[in-house]
Amino acid sequence: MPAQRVISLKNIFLYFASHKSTLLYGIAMALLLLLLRFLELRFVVFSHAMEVYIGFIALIFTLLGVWLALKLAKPKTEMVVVEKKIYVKSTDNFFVNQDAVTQLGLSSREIEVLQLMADGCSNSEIAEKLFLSLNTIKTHSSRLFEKLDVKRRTQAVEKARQLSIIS
Amino acid sequence: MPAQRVISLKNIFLYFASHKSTLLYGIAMALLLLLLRFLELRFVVFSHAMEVYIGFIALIFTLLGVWLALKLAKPKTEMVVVEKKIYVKSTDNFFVNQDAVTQLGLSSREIEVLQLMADGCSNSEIAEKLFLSLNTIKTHSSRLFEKLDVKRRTQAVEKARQLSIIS
DNA sequence: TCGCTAATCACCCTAAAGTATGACGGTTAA
DNA sequence: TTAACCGTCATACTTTAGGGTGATTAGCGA
Repeated sequence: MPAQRVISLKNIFLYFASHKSTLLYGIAMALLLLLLRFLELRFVVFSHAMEVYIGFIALIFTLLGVWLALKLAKPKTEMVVVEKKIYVKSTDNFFVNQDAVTQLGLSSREIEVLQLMADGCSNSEIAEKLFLSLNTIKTHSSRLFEKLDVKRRTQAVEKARQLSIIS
Repeated sequence: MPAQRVISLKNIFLYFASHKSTLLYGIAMALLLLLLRFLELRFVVFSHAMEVYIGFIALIFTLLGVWLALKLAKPKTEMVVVEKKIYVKSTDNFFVNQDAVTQLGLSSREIEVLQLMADGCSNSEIAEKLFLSLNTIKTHSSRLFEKLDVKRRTQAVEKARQLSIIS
């Protein structure tokens, strides 16, 4: 720090702020001595031991104040919001895309067949489950492929899944 | 507070902790007076004005200590972590279930074939894309069905999707 | 009543999928 | 150095899927 620098209250403050832990006691003592010298003008003469005693009192109570403040200060609560991603199977919150169904002109029977296809059933298994002939299932699946503009059942399942026609 | 309650240091502390802002100055003054009465025994007789003066000093420096501590101490921050649940479709951010892959003993080539199957490719298309023979793809798919314990490619795709082996 | 459509079924044929078996070169772990 | 895979390919065969065509029945609306 330059010698010609003005020792203003602000400078003391700034210096204090950066070295507060080491300068705390020193500054408390300096303030004490200043106060004592000011008070000597209007009170009786103090003995040297008296000054030390009062300085001791001031120091002790300054430390007490610091300790109390640090001990009892309310901690600021800082809310930290952590986003917890929950992976949901698309089957859990599934709604049929009715627009796509009407747009493609899919009948209810065709969608039934499509769903069973997606479950991995063969045509004969679908026929059994729906109590229909194998040929009927073939007809349905053929129409399905036409309407979905695909060539294979695996493509149909893939496309239907993308369009949210099936889960 | 009941009258017969023991005024212990602990009780003072507890009461202080709950009313600290209002009792701070009061307790500082009480401590000061106690200290003064104790010190009267070993120092010269104090005038009444002197006691008031020293009490004033103690009070001022206590307040100074509190002020300094509050002003310069780093504010205590208490991290409160709040979990915010976000529901995400599992298709959006997909990670391969490596456990299932190793448990089933699926090779890397088999998984490639499986992925292309799920995309709706035929065996010959898969063969073209991977620069392999159709027979090789058939072999891979047969092993795949064995390992996945399924009978058809549609079932394989369905099971692989459930096990998060493919997207 | 007529026309349209969904739903059902049948037959024939081809393409694709799937099964069974064997073979060969390469890597890797016991 | 075996044994156990992996990856590749092949042949032969069976099953399933899919295309094409046609037919019947039932319902629905103009």
